[in-house]
Amino acid sequence: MPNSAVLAAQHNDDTFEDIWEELNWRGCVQVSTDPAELKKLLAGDPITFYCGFDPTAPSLHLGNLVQLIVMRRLQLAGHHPLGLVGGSTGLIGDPRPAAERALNTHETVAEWTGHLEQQMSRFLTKGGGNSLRLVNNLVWTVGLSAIDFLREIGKHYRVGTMLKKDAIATRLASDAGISYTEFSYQILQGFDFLELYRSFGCVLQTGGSDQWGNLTSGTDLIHRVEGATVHAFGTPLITNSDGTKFGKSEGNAIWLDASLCSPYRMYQFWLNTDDRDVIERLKVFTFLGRSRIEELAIAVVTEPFKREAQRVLAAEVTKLVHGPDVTAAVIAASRALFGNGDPTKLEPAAFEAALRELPHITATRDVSVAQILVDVSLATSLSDARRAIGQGGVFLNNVRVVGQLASLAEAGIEPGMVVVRRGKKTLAGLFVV
RNA sequence: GGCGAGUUACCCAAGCGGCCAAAGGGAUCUGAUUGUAAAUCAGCCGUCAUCGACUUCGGGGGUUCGAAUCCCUCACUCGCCA
Repeated sequence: MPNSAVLAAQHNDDTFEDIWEELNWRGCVQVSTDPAELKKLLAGDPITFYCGFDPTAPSLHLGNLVQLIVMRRLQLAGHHPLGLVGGSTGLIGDPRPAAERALNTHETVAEWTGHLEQQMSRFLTKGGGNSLRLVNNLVWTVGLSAIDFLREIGKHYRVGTMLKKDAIATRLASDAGISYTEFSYQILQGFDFLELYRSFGCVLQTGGSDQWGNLTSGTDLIHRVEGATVHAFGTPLITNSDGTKFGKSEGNAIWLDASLCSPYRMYQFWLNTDDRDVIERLKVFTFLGRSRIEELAIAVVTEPFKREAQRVLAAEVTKLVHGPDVTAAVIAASRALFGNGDPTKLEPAAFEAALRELPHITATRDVSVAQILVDVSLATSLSDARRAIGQGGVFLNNVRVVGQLASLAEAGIEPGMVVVRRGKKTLAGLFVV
């Protein structure tokens, strides 16, 4: 679902001296090789840069969205983006802090690689002078023998340096240890940068600050092999003020793929952003200009209950990821279904449209309320569902369910449309026949 | 290769023959308050179910009336020494 209209409307804020200043204002730069040089480089003639994504899941998620947006901002500034998918690095896995990754099969990684390529293409423009170009590191590693790899690349790496990288040191200090496979990851990523430098003249790599060791692996390698100075910068890890992890909802990642995370959920996720975080999010995740964001910052202070900043943020990001039409639908659904009024009083067509934005099922009247909660994924098990009902946390058409009812009929539900709610804000649709 | 330590529920972590479905903390979830916010307080927090039953403490095997707890074995991890 290309949303070319959304892409076409994006632009950088020209009140900044240059893109580097804007990126810094937006809080997109945590670490960099050389800020003064990067400023010059990015303000000058177009350069080629790259950012990579490993296929370790079937879809990209909100953490990756930061990178995609940074890429887009650089593209808007006239630079040439290379979108790399880690067809080979995805087979190895970069070291996570806590534990070793389980290896995925070649088939799985290949399938996910395809998904990521498609997703990347939705956030950057193709065609024109600085079109997005997709590259896959499997292309230059698949034919490389272990011996050649060790002779030509490995020789440039000092184990002492490799051990000092945070990602490695953390794992060595943990009780999980680290395999040789994951230990080698940084070399592969360094090799990618070298390869792209040689074939495309790529002189900048961007990524998350947690990738810093891998980013500098490339700049160091190029310096050693080619004698050239190239650059990298890392975006900060996005954190929530309440100490929880950003980008998770009920413990699950927020995926960019609509089949893994519905647009409705995406919208609700952003709508629930903490007051303390919302301005920072607007800066990072939207293309709104500085003056508009400053306006919203004032609104957060003076009229927090209106949640204008959250509404704008949710609408902007949902539009960016899923397009304007879908966004309009989920906003309408949210507006219709929230509040404590009787939803059956709604316009039937509007009510139905709203329910269809939610996870929804069809059921007969003889099914128990607890079973309905499980079927519609509002509860993980019957026990969980009964618990929720027992705690007074389940509502059918905004009427609290009291007691463990054996059937919908017993709950007084007639055939028709029902909004099932768990807690204050988790909704599902139910069509009773 | 040798020696030592370890593997407990989503995560961290106690337990070291029965009182263990398993302390404590965090996360999630629910209620109150509220702005579909935060903070706070309270509750819940293996599964199925009416009391109650069933499965769980790395895998497998054993001892015992009875094991997360003892023994054997396999796998994995960490540390020290070679």
